[in-house]
Amino acid sequence: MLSERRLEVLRAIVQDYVGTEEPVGSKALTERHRLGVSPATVRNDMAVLEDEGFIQQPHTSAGRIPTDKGYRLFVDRLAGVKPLSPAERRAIQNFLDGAVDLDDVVARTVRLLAQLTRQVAVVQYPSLTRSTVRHVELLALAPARVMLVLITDTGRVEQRLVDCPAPVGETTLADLRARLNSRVVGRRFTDVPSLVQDLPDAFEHEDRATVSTVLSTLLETLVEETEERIMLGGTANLTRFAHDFPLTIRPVLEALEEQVVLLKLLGEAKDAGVTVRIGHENAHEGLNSTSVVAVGYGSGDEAVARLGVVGPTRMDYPGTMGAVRAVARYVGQILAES
Amino acid sequence: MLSERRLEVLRAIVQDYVGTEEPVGSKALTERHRLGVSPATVRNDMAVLEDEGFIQQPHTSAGRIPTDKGYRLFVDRLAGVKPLSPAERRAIQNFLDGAVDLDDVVARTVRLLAQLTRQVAVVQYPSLTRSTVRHVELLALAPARVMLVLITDTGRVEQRLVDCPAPVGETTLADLRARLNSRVVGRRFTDVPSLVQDLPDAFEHEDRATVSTVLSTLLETLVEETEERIMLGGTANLTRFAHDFPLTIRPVLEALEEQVVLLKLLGEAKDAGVTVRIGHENAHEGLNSTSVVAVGYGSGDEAVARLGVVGPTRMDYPGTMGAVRAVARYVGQILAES
DNA sequence: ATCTGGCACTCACGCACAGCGAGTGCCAGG
DNA sequence: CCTGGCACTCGCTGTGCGTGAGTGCCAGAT
Repeated sequence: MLSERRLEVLRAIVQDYVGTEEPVGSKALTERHRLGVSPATVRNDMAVLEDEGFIQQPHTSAGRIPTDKGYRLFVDRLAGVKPLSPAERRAIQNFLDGAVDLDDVVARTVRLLAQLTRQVAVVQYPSLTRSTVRHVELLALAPARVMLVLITDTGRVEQRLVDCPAPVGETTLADLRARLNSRVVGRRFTDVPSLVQDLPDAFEHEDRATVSTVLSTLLETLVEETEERIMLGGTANLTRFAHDFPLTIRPVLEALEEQVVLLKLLGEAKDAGVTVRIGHENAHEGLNSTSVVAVGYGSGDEAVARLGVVGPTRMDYPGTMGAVRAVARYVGQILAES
Repeated sequence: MLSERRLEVLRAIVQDYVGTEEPVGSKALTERHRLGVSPATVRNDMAVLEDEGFIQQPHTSAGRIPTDKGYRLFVDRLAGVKPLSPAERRAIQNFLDGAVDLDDVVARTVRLLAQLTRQVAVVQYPSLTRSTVRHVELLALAPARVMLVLITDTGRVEQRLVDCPAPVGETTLADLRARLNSRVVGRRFTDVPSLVQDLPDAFEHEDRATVSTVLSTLLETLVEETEERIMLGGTANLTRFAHDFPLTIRPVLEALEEQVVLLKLLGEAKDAGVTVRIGHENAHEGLNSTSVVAVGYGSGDEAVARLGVVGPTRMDYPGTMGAVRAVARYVGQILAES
């Protein structure tokens, strides 16, 4: 077990390192923090902390830097979440209030998060499977071609082209549209399959194949792979700390361009509260020297998607967590209003 | 006027420099190209080319590298557009054919372009103002709240929330929807304002305010600022040549994150054919050492938007131009089918 | 037990310096 | 107008050394 003072030393190391980006030595520590002990004592504590794996030396005769494990301890026990200033809160609100549509909300959120945290921001679009249906529209483009438009309560719109096996009349289409909507509007997407299952039965034999085709396209839309979308921003912030990691910025950028990786990154957490994944805790190799701070957001109690930032492990965790949490809260409000 | 051989020397310099990324000297040139003259002669030619501003020396006693003006001449007079191989064409087609919707088409196009050119890809969504209306949908969300959904022939969907001055009945809404669609479907967006101008007159006095509100929201959607959207990809490719420009990658990334800058970048050209803007020809400062290769695409003859790539001025112009042109062509086909 | 001051040691960093080699400009002769 | 020769430039690389921040350890103080 680590004594109180040793934890204090670790906290000081993390704070100084985050601030200066340079390995911190025992002397500098005692000068900048009121630890009430001499450098020699701090050196002993450091030796212990190093044995335990919380800090490390880049080379002999250099100061110490925190390890992933050290940051983990810092985040879990030594630091809280730093609330934003009222001015920042107002700025967030103002910035998000101007959004005209879901794409706009997401785009603005990304920019906002990137600015606020000065890091790379990632925002997931509201998941279809966790939303409810607002409306389903069917448009005849050609005799045997229908466009299916799906609108969710979170403002998301999906469209699919359906090639029907036979021409479909306007009245049939209207009928299908009406029946479909009366069944699914206001229901959760996960319930949709069971709700529409027997729908073809209500139609004349000749239309059943068409109805089935439309329905199966509808169900395909909900398949995981395609239904998840993500927006990314603030990648220029990567260059802020690129001088330390000239080799590392490449794989990071590459990882960030892989939707799948990003989704996993955001998704790998329980719903409650801000999640922090530090360095090697991230499965993806290219992100081994980055941390991810993420949180769910939603119009109600339940999260419909997640958002967060990706930055160097050496980041201001309390501040970042505060910003991420605050932004998520406001985005939730905006979604609830629309 | 430059003699034929001098142009040949310039071409050789550009090709070698693009290939090796190193300043090219007179000796290396004669060894790698059959110019039929000695290094000394080439040196004289180089001196002339330098006087004319087509090439320059990074430092005394180094080889030459092309200037922006040199690349310009190369692109305009010395190089053609390199067609893609059949295999590449097939790959493009296969890759794009799997797209399920417009977002997907754009996303795939970006990835494709980035891979093909190994540079940063930029794709503009089909412009609303150059598309035609496929359908307008009105949904009652609450008594005095309507959702307006706009669908274009290029598959783009825009939605806006409308807060009405008074509650609006379902029949009124249906009436408006029908009248609106009968007037604007199949028409170009630019014509919409004049087509709907007198629409409120057809309604009872009590509904006119509401109808006007809906219509003005519709018209706002077409305003330049918000209607343009863009997708970006392959930024990781920037790091490929970052070792030359460690200072420059930052402003480039920053510029690329500014939608407005990007739009200007793509837009600054006439419609016909592939456009190349080299180095300082780009207005934006951060992009002074990059070139932009762009082209319009569309389902018919006319371009509905543009796409292209951003890369270092030292890029393979013929190959990049070929890839950009080919991709644009296929995207146009895909759009025409949907 | 725990802390402190002192001390010898390590090693990354910065700087000066020298040798190399690719590349140049110029000039005299073919 | 082209070519071979020649002296010169100058960026790059590698070496060597001094400096200083930082460490580990130990003996003595509290």
